[in-house]
Amino acid sequence: MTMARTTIDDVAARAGVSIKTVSRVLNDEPGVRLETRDRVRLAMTALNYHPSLPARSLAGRRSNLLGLIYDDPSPTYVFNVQHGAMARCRESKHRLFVFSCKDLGDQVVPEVLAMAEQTHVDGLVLTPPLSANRELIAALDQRSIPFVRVAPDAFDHPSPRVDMDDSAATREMTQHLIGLGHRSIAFIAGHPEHHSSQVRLQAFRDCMAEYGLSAHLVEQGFNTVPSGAVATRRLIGRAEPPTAILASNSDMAAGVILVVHELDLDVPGRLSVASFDDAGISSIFWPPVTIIEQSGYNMAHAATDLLIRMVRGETVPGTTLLDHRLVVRRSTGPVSAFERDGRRLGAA
Amino acid sequence: MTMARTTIDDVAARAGVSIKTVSRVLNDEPGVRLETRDRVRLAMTALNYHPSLPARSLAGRRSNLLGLIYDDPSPTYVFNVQHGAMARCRESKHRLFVFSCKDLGDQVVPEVLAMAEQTHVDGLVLTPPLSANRELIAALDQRSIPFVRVAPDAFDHPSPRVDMDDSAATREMTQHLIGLGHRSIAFIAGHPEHHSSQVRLQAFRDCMAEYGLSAHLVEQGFNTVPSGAVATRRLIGRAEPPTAILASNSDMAAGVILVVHELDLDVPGRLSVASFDDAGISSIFWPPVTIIEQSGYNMAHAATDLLIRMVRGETVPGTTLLDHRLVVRRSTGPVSAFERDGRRLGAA
DNA sequence: TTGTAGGCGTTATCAA
DNA sequence: TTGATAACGCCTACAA
Repeated sequence: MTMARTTIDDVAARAGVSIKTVSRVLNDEPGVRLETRDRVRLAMTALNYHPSLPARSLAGRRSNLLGLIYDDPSPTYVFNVQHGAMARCRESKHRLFVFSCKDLGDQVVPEVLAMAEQTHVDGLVLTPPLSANRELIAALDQRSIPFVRVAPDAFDHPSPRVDMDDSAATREMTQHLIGLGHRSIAFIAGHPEHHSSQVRLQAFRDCMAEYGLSAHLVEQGFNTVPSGAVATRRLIGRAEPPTAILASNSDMAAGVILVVHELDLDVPGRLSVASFDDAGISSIFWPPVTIIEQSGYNMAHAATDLLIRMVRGETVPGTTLLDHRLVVRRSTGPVSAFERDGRRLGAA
Repeated sequence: MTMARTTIDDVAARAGVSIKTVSRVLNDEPGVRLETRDRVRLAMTALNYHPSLPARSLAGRRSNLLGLIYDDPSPTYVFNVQHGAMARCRESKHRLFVFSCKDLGDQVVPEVLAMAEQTHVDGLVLTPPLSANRELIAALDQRSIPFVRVAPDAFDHPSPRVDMDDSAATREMTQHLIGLGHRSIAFIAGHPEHHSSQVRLQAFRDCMAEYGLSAHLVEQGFNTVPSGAVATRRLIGRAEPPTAILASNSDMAAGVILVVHELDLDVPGRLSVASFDDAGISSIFWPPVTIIEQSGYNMAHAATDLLIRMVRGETVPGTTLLDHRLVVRRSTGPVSAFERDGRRLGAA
């Protein structure tokens, strides 16, 4: 009843060669006469042949299957990352196995290992926060499963990582705000256990200091919407509230925006709002928020590229820093005359 | 150098049985003495054995691999659906291969077929709009690849589908608005080529008629944020603008909210806003929007469950209707005295 | 430049 | 209730 699958034998028969030759063509191996190669290719398309991934995995040293694992709560981030990785896979006939660690709790490590062993993936792309999961990384090391880390909290490890220049980006954004005349700039710091949080915070402080400004308006957040909202309420409630708030990630920025609406604050008239857009989510905020855009898509694409090259045995750079981009939107504007004259939001 | 994979032979040796017996235990086949079964299980855990998916795919009639394909632009929807399907897979040791058709253009059908053949998936879960792709469905039929459709635009096909009762849901929401005193209710219709759009529109009209109300305030949208915004501007610009707007999907609702902020409209004082939350996205709107919640997670879970049962050879229902839920939030409220007295938004 | 034989780790078939 | 052996579709090693 079921149609028999088109196999390498069918192709070989039609092309009048042995299966080994077909295999060579399939894997772009040298040592096949051009004419033969063409004939085989023709037979493949004519028969609509698609080599069996399982068969290749089983027989070969490589499976051409890569794994992408994530445990991020942000749909947009996951979406972007997934597509970046998929796009790179498509470029070289690789396949991507997407694996979510959501709600896996302390089973993350065994589950990932089980997945990797069962599926025979050639390697893994780890996205944050998994890219900074020491336990997981140790386990992968132990089984010598190749992997590339995306935006990991920096801890030394020989595996390649793809990241953005958090320090330069923070500096750029801070300068943007200072350039608009802001002097009283607040920073909502990211989750204290994330390394990038610390890098951003430090860069913010350094930049402010460089311009002779005080960086005392810092609130601790936890990369969540509520924590951003809480921090904002605290900041607004101060005797001398800020004229600008820079949130260390986009979920916290969502929290800022929430409070902005709650208190009906004029943005950017009285308060400028800026953030990093880790999640690619900021486009749906109102007003549109000025961001440092870091493309999850690009990062994942780059990481997947590295992984593929690693698996091929190439040597790849330990750190790949991707460009970021300051996207100015309507949430940031010049500090108002009202503010400049020394009066404050809280006094309004 | 590379550690040899733990195989069925290792387990068999350790348990003192043949590999066939291990295989039987693995597949929950009958005809193994309880004591033997336990011994094998013990050996499996002791050796941390994970059967090779490729090997099983190659040898067996089934791969225990299911495919989820999507081409939806909404990250949240994809995220939810993905997790629903993954969760169901986890329940029965299945694996999910996620495949995006984004940007594939007219290559969708060949790419999906290639994927299915290469990966040896046992079947596919089709999410909208692919669940209504006639070409694709015909191709899958032809290769007799089992599939389940999620929320397809209704067209007759023997394959199982999982859906919600759009008609009842629309009715419920319309009644909610009418109950709040609204008489002038606008409807932003969804993409004309989506069947559910038509069902919702029809249900809206029927419900309005039933209460003796006119359903002339209908704008055509296209399930996108901009189209929702455009439609809203048109509605607000009318001589007699509505006191409530019901958007046929959540992206268009985002467009409504955008315009609400743009024009600084009082919600729900002057305008109530409601929508369907196909994308599970409405929680981040401000103000929070009253929605009909249809869970992509549940739909995918149910669809995957059906698929698994199909593959097992069980007979499954042709249509599975899932519950929906009216979630009332602050974007809808009683029509104001101002409005009730016959004056209108546009005259304000 | 091309082909032959063996094996990857599992399930299917048939036998004991 | 259990086991031996042949596939599954491909790649690796080696040979021609």
